Amino acid sequence: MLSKNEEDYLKVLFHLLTGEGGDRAGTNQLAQQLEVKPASANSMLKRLSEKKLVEYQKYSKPILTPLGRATALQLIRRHRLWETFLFQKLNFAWDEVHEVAEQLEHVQSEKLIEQLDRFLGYPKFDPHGDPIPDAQGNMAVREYELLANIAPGQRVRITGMKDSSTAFLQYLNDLGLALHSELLVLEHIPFDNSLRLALPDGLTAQVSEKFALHVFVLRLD
Amino acid sequence: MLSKNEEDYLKVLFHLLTGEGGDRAGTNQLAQQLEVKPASANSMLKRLSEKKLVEYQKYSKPILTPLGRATALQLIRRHRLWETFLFQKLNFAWDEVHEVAEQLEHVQSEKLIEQLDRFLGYPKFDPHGDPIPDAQGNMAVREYELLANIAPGQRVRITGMKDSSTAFLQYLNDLGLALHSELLVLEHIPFDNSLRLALPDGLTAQVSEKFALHVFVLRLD
DNA sequence: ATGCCGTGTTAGAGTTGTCTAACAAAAGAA
DNA sequence: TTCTTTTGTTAGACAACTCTAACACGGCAT
Repeated sequence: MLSKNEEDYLKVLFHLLTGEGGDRAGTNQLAQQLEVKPASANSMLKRLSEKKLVEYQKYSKPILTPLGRATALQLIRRHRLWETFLFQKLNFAWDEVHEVAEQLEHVQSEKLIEQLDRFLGYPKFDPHGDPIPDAQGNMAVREYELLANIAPGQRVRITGMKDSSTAFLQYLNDLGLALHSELLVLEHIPFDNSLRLALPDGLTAQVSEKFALHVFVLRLD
Repeated sequence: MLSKNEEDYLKVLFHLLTGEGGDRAGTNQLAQQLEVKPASANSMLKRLSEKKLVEYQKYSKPILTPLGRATALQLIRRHRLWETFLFQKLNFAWDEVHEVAEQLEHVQSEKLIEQLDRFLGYPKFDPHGDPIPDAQGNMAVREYELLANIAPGQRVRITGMKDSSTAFLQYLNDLGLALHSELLVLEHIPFDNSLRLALPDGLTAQVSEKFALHVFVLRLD
């Protein structure tokens, strides 16, 4: 049985190792993500190593053992199921779900998660478009392209967000955009790589390259 | 913000002080309920006293402050709402809900609880028949009589259980009884105060006085 | 190769909560 | 009242974290 803190470290470690820059998973990165000091992260790495969740020897980069990876995937499963529940059933806005799911994911009960999954109709994606692992840890791969790479004239549907920060989600909200929104790329401005978009409500908006690099889309033909 | 442990102590203290033998709320009782040693309960009482949740001076019985009582009622609200959710929506048996609710009740989010309440249709009673406090801490009083006091010939409906131990709930289950079950008292055996009952399934059963003292019922006329 | 600087590690202390063991107070019995 | 038993309290230690401060390693530039 893992403590809440051990679970938190494990999950962050998984995300650091799985995200593109898989080499950025050092003591400092870990500490920064968890908002603790490097010394704390270091001693937790030792503890997770003793519990066979992480392979770690000092001054080297940690990696997850198969057990560690499987455990992390279950945590991600719980987190995303709870997010889906909060969004679909309890009227939470999609930028409010994360914080509460962060607490709910630590509740220990196999049956709870399996029944929650059933209750929600075995969803494949959470409200941010991230795939939900099944009980075996398998998850769908999201079909995606970055909005930044779409040519003018192309119609697309939003399938996910790379960034789930509140600021980003709020901005999306303000634009009237959400998961599954459809939009049309009108123009690509070469000077700063910003885009002009036709929004669902009929209005147009201009968004920065940075924005467009954080939105995943599917081409509609 | 209270820790999980502080919340647990507070809740047990409330139940000890509110249950009939309100004087049985000493250090030892508290420790026994929480499965810790008296020394631990003692130091927690001091901490709760510093936080103005409990009035306590050494060698005297602790009592809850108004703040402590209000806080405990919110915990009970959360617990009973989660029990109701697990029972109604997630197919949990009523003797399985307690343990998981015990974890869920510590999740901190006003909105979560208010939305859960709405989602469940503002239930007044949990699956054991215990009343659910509202956001202000008010709760319905259950109309009840003990099954042990019902005269033969009287038809009654089960409205609650005094004991929520797994053993007791399992026994009820085995008899085919649950909250809202209706039954008829057939005979009262004076020798040991046991009762013969007509059960919903048409069968009869004989139950001990001890059993009958743990079931709350409403007379049906 | 040498030195520097960022990354990583250790030692030692604080907090929350647990325990055991010893002691003090209150309550009940004689 | 006095003795005994129960109940409650304290001191000191340990575990799971956290931190600060000091130190070790390793990569990079000169």
